[in-house]
Amino acid sequence: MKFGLRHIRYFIAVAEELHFRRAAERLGIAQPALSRAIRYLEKELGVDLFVRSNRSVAITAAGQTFFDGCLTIVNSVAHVVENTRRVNQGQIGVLRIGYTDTAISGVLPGQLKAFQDQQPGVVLQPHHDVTNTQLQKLDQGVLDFGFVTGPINRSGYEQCPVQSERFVCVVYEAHPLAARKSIRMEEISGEDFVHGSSKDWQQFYSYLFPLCRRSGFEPRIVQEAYNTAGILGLVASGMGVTILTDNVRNSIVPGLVILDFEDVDENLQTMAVWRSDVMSGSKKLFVGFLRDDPLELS
Amino acid sequence: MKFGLRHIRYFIAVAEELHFRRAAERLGIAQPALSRAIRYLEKELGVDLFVRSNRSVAITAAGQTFFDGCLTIVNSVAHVVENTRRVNQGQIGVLRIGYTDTAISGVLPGQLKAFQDQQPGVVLQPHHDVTNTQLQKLDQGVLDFGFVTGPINRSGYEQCPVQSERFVCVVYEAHPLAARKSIRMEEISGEDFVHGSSKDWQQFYSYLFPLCRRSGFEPRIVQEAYNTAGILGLVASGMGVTILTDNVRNSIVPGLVILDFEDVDENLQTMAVWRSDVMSGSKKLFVGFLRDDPLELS
DNA sequence: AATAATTGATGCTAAAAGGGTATCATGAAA
DNA sequence: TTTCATGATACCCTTTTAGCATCAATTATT
Repeated sequence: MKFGLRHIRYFIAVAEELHFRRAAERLGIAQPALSRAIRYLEKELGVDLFVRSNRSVAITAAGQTFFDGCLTIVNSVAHVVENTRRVNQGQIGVLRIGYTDTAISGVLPGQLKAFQDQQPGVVLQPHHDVTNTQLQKLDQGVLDFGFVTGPINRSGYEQCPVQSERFVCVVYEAHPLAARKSIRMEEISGEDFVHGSSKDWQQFYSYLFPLCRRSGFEPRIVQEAYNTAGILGLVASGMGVTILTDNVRNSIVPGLVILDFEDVDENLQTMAVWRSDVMSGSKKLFVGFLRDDPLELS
Repeated sequence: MKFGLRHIRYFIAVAEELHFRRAAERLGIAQPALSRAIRYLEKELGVDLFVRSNRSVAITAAGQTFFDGCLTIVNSVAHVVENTRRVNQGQIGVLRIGYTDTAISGVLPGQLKAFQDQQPGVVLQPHHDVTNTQLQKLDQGVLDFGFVTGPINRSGYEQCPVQSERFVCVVYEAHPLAARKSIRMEEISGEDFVHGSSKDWQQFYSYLFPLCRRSGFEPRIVQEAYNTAGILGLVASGMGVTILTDNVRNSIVPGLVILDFEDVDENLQTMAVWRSDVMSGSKKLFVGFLRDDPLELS
């Protein structure tokens, strides 16, 4: 098969017009060139595609078969080109996105939905993982984006803040502080603390512990849970108090009271992070989206 | 889209090797030519298909999409070429075949089956029609082959004998001649005859009437039916006798007796006929089959 | 650190493919 | 018969494509 798409396009024109001169006109070439191209095609195939009497052109059965195939081929080519361009521009693609407990209970769902609305051709694959696991998967190329806690400091990565939440104290209704609207950090220095497992909540602790130390105490953790819901459950049952972020207000559990801190100005940052080297079209689009979207403060 | 199949083949080689020199080797061209061809392709598409660092080549997401598409395209092309060649050689195709009552009750079914076994890719479309209708449809190009009664005499047509049957006389059991094995034509000159409708059985009559006249009588037709089964039914009910061909022995009806003629040597010829101008591959194959196949005498 | 080796890109030239104009041969229509 | 329209052919020019030598950049080796 030494013919090209050109021959196929020429052949289609002749097959549709059944007239070499008109077909040549349509193609914007001279008639002899077309005649030769078709002859060449027939020679290559070893098949007579047309029966030319001097006054008319008829297509053979084999020619008809070839014609049908040619239509599917040019369609196929156009389709492939179109798709390739769309993938290049990111309108089609897959984004594997990691998220933390904190991220998913905040603005992330809304952001993903907003992006999905803008780019319906991009498939978003969310993966629930803690910050460290997400960073590992980004290294391995298993994730395209991470939504993690705290600014990270790695070469070859870029990041962008997506969420900033105040810390709050969560106590059970019967607790002495439950009547208050807001408290100071030092007031809970003596409390029993419920919190996330030290391994998975490492990044959160790296925020929290310095805050406690600044107020002069080390939190005494008496119970650990594996996720936010678990922590809130333990607090509600009177095991102790906990420090979480503002967005626990989105998931109200009866029996709990949420108190602001008067003396804590630092917020928990959730960052979108991604490798700056590999940049698919969809990834570029998502980065643009993250940067254009104004930071929503909770 | 100004690129050709050549670019696609080149691209596939590079995408599979991820190495320009090796890909060029595989294609049997020099490396610079390949580099330029791919660059051209990328420019035409407006898409980077590969990321070339000086030491390695990686395919982009868009490139991967294009690659997948390219595989389907070259497959499609190969498939279309293959099919076209097969149609050209007649291994694939449609043959519209007309047949008469007489033909279908004789050797035709066996012949069609034999051809079908040789050429399983050819679709045979049988159409039941009397001789005249078949000839009309052949003129219109609606049929490719006719299996008709008697040699025909038309310019632009070819024909080939496929069946030759002796005439027989069919009488009911109670008939005086029923005890005989064979008779002479003149013995039934006074009988009542049952036969096919004069319009549709015209060709048969053109055989039969001269035979009767040669024996000195004109058959007195008292009842007409539209097909062989109808005729036999009327004979069995004692309406009269009829003259048919030998192959009525294939469809035995109780109450009937079949008698050979002692003095009739002429046979009823069934001919395959076709237009000699339009010759598709399948048609050529079928003609070859008809000519090679020895004439089966019943 | 210096050198060798390998990779894809570039510049130049030759060959091949493709196209245009004029013209021919043929069969249908007038 | 003449005229007309059609596809094929001949000849020449343009564009495309390939090959060769070489470059620039990076990696591997010493």
